[in-house]
Amino acid sequence: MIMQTREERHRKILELVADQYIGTQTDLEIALRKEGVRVTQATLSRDIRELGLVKIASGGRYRYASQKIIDSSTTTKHSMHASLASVKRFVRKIDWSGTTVVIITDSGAAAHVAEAIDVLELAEVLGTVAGDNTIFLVIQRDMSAKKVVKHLESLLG
Amino acid sequence: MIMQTREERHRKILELVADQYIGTQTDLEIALRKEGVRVTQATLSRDIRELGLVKIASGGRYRYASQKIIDSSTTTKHSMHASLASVKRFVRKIDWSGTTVVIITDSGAAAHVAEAIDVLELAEVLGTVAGDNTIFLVIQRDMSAKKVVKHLESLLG
DNA sequence: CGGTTTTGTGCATAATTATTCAGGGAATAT
DNA sequence: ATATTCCCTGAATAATTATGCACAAAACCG
Repeated sequence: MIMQTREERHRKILELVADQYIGTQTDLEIALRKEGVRVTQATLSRDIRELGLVKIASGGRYRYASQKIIDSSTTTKHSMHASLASVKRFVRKIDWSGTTVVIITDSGAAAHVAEAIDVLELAEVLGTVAGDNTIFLVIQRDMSAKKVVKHLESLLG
Repeated sequence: MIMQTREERHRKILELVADQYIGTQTDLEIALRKEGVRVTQATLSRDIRELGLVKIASGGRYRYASQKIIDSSTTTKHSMHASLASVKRFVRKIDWSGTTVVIITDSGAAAHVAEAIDVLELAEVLGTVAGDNTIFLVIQRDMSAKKVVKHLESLLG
């Protein structure tokens, strides 16, 4: 089975929905085909779920978009999230200030990455909020945000 | 035409999706019926579009959620607010770190709880961000987040 | 007032999306 | 190598959502 790698496809999907008006999964299928990626609607339905994209009314029409905000707390129990290793490719930068860790990701990928971090259930992390390409982790007050950064960096390889 | 006003229905829809796990429009139809509101799926499809709700993967399943983030910085434009007492049951945990207060709520309830807090117009609070189950309150830099936590806790009983 | 427009809704159905099932390929174990 | 397992995918289809149409109620207007 010839696969352009699923990773690459996911990246392209995030780019495409950020860039152009993708109203249906078939639209996305066509847009991807122009990029040299050929998959069926069924696969895109799965991709969209995994990337956490949403279809939303925009100007009277519908379009796919990356969630503006998703959040997660360390109390979240839901299973079936992407692993950190699998989202590593989206992470551009990690830094911290005070008790907040800031993670910069590729555009549109923050929600996805945040979920992967959330699943780690790091004890030092009080909560997480992700926007489009930025994630905030708030760290427990007597803990070292720097240490959390180190830890995340090691997990990311 | 029997209706308790469209507006009231919209309000109930927001409550329901924040409160419980609504996976399909038919789920919503049923939930509304229990509240004494009877409409068809077609109408709910229209309502959902107008309210800007989105269907998103959450824990391997789908659910409807509000896409809007409540980014209140006392810019409260919503008219109907729940009182703190009435949202108390959604609050799971309150903690703080640095100048940020983190509130964890039941899944989907963060926006509602945030609104209730917002209405208080606490002077120390610079702004609020709410996702699905996490709220961040950013406190003025020389103020005590701890004190705000205490205050909230006392208000919550 | 009577006529016109606007709005909101259900019904039926089209359009879209999610999932089941089967199979292929890669990785791992025997 | 062969078998086993796991992951990914397409095809077909089930499930869900969006919408064209018709109509009734409300709002607007002369």
